[in-house]
Amino acid sequence: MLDLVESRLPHLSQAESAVARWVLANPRRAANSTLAAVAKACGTSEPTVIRFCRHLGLGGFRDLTLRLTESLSQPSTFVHRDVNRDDSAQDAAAKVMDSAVQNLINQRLLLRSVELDRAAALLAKARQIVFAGIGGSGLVAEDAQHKFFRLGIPCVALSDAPSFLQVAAIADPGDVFVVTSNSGQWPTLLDAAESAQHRGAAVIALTAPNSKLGKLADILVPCSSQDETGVYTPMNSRLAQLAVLDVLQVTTALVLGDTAYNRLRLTKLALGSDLAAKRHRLG
Amino acid sequence: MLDLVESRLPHLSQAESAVARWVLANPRRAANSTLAAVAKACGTSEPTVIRFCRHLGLGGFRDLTLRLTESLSQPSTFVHRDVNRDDSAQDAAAKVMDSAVQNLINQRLLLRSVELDRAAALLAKARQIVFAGIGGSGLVAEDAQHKFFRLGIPCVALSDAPSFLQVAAIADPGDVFVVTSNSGQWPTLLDAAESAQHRGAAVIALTAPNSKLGKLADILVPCSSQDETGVYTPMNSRLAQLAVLDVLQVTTALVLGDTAYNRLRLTKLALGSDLAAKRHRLG
DNA sequence: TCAAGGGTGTAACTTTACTACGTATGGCCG
DNA sequence: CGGCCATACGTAGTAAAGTTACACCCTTGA
Repeated sequence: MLDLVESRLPHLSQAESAVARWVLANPRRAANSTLAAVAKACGTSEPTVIRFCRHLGLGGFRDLTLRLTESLSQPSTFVHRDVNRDDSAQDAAAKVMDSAVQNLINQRLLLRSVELDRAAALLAKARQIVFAGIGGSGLVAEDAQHKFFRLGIPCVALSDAPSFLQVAAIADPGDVFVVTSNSGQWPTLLDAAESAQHRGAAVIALTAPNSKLGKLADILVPCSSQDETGVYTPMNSRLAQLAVLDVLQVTTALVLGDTAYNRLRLTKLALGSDLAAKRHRLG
Repeated sequence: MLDLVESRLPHLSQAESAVARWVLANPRRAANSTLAAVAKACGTSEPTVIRFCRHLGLGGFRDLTLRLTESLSQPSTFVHRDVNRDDSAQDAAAKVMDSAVQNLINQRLLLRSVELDRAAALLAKARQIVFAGIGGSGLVAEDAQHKFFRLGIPCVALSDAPSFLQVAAIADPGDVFVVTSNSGQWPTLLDAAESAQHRGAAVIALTAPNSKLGKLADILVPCSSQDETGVYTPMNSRLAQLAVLDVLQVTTALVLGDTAYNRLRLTKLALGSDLAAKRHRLG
């Protein structure tokens, strides 16, 4: 909405552009003011404000207030815009954060089509869980391991291809491989996943829907990868993948029921008491 | 807002609760209607609708429409709700993702008060950058290192306290320490940060605003930590921290200008061409 | 059965948004 | 250089919206 006002600004006459500038400067006040108050604040007359609204394609002043509160409530809509070389630090920050948020929202939608129940059931009764990811996804795997070991399930994180190949070669039925890959096309990863499957293990893939890895996986968790557009665009896919593993961990914990509940409680307590002790020691 | 209406519903009289129910049933229409229209639709009089608004703590009908559009505009509101033991997998997934999104939105707001320019300037001309974080934050540090080395700045990630102490003890002016800690209270971390400062290095802290670490830091990046409420609640703070480091990296790159731009482009190309080769090899 | 109190609608009132009109100003052609 | 047209702006009036004051229930307790 504010973008709209800004874009129309050059096409407006003197008095109306004064209104536009004031609205851009105090959008919050504009949304809660009356027509008369706005006119006074801008030093113009009420009809001018009305005309300003009409030029924006709105029905009237009432519409303006409504639209303004609408845009103000959603923190600038989170649309993904690339960072430019002449952006200010705050501009760039807003863009980066927005694209991160947008990515998570997309991921949230993608999850609706995933058989989370099946995935959770598999993970809950796994003999061991192997988290594999190379490159940037290695961190995701490690994080997942930190997360799942709290459920009391044996698990390991592999962030290089050779280890993965070896572990896959000795996989047992009952093992679950959670493979994270942005592209889902790396041959070594595919080989390893396939050999794990041949030995009866299940493969859950966090990757692009149409990738080879996604196709051979027992359960595919599609991950948004609208990355890589601009030079300054960070790899947001990690965030989505981390969040997805949070989801898998929680759903698995729910399947496990009391056991997991108690273990999670105990681990939280352990951290808390330790920290309390340290704080005390510090004075 | 709709939640508020629902919560007040039992305390309202007959006619007013009729209004409440109608609003809950057609919130979108209610937001765009006039007082008279609503009264008619509910089969009551206009003052009743006004009284209904007042009972909600609002100034009047005008307020109601504003608040309604406000709540309706944010897509399902992303409010943080704890996962319950009897949630379905999809319910839990939605809750986990929502709280992750909410966390990032909070973080986005927090960043507005941060001197990003100063932080970026410091990082851009750093002799080396040391990323430190223990426990869960260790991953954040490693990720940051992966990110910043692409700018051509020497950097290292430390995920254990002893290493951190040692590096801090030999810090040079011009070194920048980026310390990530949820609590910001761990004594060892504080000691290390302080000794680094004494040797003339700068400390950027990603931590809770009121923590000791936050207070001694040269630049504080407040990180939301509304974590830890429920047993099933995952550690969302990591996501926010990762995003913040994305922001810092991008702002630093902007300060560095052409140098960083070219390096980023080259690293992206390197990955891309490699991947293309693999794809080709795979057929 | 009567009195009291809250709940509700009617009707008057105020404010608010919007429109019709008139005036000024700026530009263009004669 | 002067007159005319067109656009931009404000004044005043109007209709409609929101709000308030008041009177009529209908219920409840004595």
